[in-house]
Amino acid sequence: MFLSTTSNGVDAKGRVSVPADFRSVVRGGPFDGIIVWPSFDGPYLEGGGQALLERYQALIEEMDPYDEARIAFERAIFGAAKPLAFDSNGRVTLPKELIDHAQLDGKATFVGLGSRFEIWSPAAYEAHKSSAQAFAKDNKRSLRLTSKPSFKPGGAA
Amino acid sequence: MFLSTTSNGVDAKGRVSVPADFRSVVRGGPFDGIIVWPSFDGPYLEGGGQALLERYQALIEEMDPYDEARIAFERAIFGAAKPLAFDSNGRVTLPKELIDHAQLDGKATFVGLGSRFEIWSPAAYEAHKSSAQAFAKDNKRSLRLTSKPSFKPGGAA
DNA sequence: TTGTTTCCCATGAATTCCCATGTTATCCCA
DNA sequence: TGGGATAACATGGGAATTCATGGGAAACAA
Repeated sequence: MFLSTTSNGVDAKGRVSVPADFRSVVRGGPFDGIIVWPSFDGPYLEGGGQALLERYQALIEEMDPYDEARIAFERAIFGAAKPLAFDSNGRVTLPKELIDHAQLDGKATFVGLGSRFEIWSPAAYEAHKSSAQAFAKDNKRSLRLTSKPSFKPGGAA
Repeated sequence: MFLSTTSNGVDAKGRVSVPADFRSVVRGGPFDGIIVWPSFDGPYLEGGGQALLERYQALIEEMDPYDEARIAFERAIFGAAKPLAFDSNGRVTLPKELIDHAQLDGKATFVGLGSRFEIWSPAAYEAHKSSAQAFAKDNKRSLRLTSKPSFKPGGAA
């Protein structure tokens, strides 16, 4: 599970250390690295392990073969996704087009979102974080975060 | 189940002993430690075992992958949550941003809330407790209406 | 060649691990 | 029931390891 937020440096070669916690999530999977693509929603990147892409593929294959939305998703995600292998120190090299899309300038903020993560420029993320927090605070009841979760007797919490 | 209230010291390294009762709740789970995040309601922390986060994740995954509300929740919860592993003595190290958020100054009060718990600075908790008790007293009738206890007298857990 | 990319090693800092100690709670037996 | 032994717990400090990061050499492409 990808959790927490970490900022690491991006050097002149485009290299950035993937947070160790994130590495351990994908370790042991079919591909020793991460898969990253530009968000079509804003100036940031989305990423995950290969298992995440396979789940997306399963979702997309439930759509009609020539559904316009399907083709758009295929192009936006699979067409743009880059597999980035870890080097021996746990870094990946971000291609220039990804650095440009996220407007990274020497720093990259990794945001864990459970099954996937995002990569932001620190300044852009700070701006979005406050609005996400405000939204979550105002709407937490809709998630039933405050009501009691359905207990499974004996299950560890 | 997380029960009762305990105060422990926070040392210069940010280490704090998790109450033994709390540790035994998560022991045997998928992650030998706790997951803690800042409350978006006030200067305190919320936490639980990994199973708690997975319940939240299950709720969130019922939403569409690119639903704006979903992404806001993901950022506010998963992005801020820190997995804190136990050391061999049952302590965790609180990152600086969590210590700052809860304004912990050498002491931390763990408050068990059943499926999750909170971490407060002792002074802030004392103040909160009295107002919470007053609120509960004023609203005890509404508690009866919204909560249908699935109590089985004598049942397990 | 020239520029780009990949791999490997070095380094400082931060984090984690391990051992030691005092105190409290629990157990056992008389 | 009382007292002593034993185990569990919270806490402190120091050592060892991991982590992030910088630089450079070797492989590759143009």
